[in-house]
Amino acid sequence: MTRREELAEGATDYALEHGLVGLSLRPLAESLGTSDRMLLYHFRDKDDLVTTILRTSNARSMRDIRALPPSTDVRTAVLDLWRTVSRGDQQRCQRLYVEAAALGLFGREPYATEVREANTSWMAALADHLVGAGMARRDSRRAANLLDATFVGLQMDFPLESPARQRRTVEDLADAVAARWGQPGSP
Amino acid sequence: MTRREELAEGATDYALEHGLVGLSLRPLAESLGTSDRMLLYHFRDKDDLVTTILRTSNARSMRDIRALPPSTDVRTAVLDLWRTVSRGDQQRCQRLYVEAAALGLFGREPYATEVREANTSWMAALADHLVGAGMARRDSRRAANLLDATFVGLQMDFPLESPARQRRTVEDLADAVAARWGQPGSP
DNA sequence: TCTCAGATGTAGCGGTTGCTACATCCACTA
DNA sequence: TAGTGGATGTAGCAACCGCTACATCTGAGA
Repeated sequence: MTRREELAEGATDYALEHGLVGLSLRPLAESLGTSDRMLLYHFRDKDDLVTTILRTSNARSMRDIRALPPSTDVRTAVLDLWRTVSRGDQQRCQRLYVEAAALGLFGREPYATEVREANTSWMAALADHLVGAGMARRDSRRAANLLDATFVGLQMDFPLESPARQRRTVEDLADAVAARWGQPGSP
Repeated sequence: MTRREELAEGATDYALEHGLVGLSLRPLAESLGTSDRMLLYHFRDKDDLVTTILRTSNARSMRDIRALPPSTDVRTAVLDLWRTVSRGDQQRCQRLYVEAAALGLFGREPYATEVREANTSWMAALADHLVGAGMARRDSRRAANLLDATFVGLQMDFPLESPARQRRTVEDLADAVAARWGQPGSP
């Protein structure tokens, strides 16, 4: 592993821990046992570093979701997906995503296309898991969109709300999705 | 209207336009025809100003959602709510909310309680509208939670995606909600 | 008309930011 | 052994940040 890759991994850990908004080169470098000078030696500029962090974090996230074993039915699949997505690591990755959006990065290159691709493969992973649980292929795309949106919203809204309400909302979502797309061939 | 209130309104406009993340006193003051010196005269410090901006923006948002005329049925209610929520003003207000979350404000006072209260009354407004469209009171709370989460997620995810996919997702949500909680007394 | 408190302008402080110029060190090759 | 190119340390620049000390102005009440 090259020095640049080492630094990228460490910087990603740091960003997942401390967030992306106030990210500053000097404290980050110190935590990595190097200097801001060296960060800007291995990465063209801060933008290059942040892009790399986002890419690294997203790669980890995809690995996690793909590692999820198949679910027995659609309702269970939704609950399993949520359990995976709301785990600590994934949650922090999601937070990075939100912060990047808040920073307005997604409107500018090279973030825009990067994120678009990441989102596409993420949606495909969700859809694949639903198909593995018995959902029709053609339904799984739409269901994945709904699931993803709701998951994102849940993680935004409820960090300080009651976990019980959060759980109930997820169950309602699972029921609704299962009712609508549970058996292949349903309307 | 006191000078402080005038500045609060102007600052809220500015924040809705330019975002909250890079918000800096000097450019803001210049845009308002005053100086950073005066902003910090009328507001204790930047935190005080940002809190006021958030409160002002939220008040406007509540006014809009409460002004929505009743919908004929639950499915239509979801679509109507989405149309309101995804309008430009509301969308910008939502963006402020996201940025505040990304800045980590919601974990600290006085933002935390402020936001909790805002969220409660927001959820009540959504639920009231659903009840007005024929949903049972006891269902409306849960439905409002699901709706709110999905709306938030949709606005996060799809600013750069195809509007068609966004519309389809909202319709799927409306169908699912109507199927599950459409008629009073359903399971 | 004098006074005094609130409003405003000027100037700047101490700190942090991303980034860079420059010198140095080290390992390897001719 | 001389040299060469990549890696690293030192120091600092110019810009910006929130915030403040201090002087000034203005307008209402005594």
